[in-house]
Amino acid sequence: MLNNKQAEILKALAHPTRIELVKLLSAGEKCLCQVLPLLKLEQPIVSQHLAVLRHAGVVEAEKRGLYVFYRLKNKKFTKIIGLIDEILVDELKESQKELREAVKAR
Amino acid sequence: MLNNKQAEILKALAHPTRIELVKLLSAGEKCLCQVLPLLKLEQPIVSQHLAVLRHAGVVEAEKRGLYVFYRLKNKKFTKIIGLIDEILVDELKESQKELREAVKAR
DNA sequence: ATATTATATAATAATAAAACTATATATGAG
DNA sequence: CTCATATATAGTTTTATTATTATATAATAT
Repeated sequence: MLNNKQAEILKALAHPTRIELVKLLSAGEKCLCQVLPLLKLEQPIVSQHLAVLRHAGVVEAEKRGLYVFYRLKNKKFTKIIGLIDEILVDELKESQKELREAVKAR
Repeated sequence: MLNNKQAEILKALAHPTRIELVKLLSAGEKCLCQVLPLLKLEQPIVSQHLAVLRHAGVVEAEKRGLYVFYRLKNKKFTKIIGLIDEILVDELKESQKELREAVKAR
């Protein structure tokens, strides 16, 4: 069907923990052991979420010694998450504007 | 939790039909009756998908006479879908490059 | 070889999303 | 008022995600 691959990518991004992982990896590659203490979640859960991102082609993994380092495969993923954040800011501004106008109209 | 609202938006976008709806509405508002023949899906299914987009704040609806017109609430949704398409193009280019290099190395 | 640490995977149970079908509502026409 | 048309919603079944727990693998150190 149309847009199937697009939906796969968006589905991979569409989870609070995985969004946080993309944000963390936007600053550069990190191993699981580095993101683990930041997320305060169980190790298997974070491994699973990284696996979802890996299967969707959002991140790639490289094993170096005991550690597995993850990095974003495309900077555009950072852009997408940034746009989502911006949209929420826009919504906030919009609802503030409406509030102000409601007060003025009183 | 962190990134919950971001995930809600991405989840709303993460479906082939809803991606198509965003693409169609990127050209300007349309009523359900206009997108219906383009999608070749049952009316209740398209109504449901539009409801998902509406609840997530991706689109807004306006009833005019018998018709309900839908429009994107933010142009950034168009940008996001555009970036996803670009990422798929990037992936294609990358795999073509790898193929060429594999042939050359033979 | 054994133990330790980092990470991945498998199995299960709980929860959420999807499609499908039937039905409801609302507007305008006759 | 009754009918036709556009759209929305409810109920149900199917399917997909998620968290949880337990276990496996792989690299290094002793």
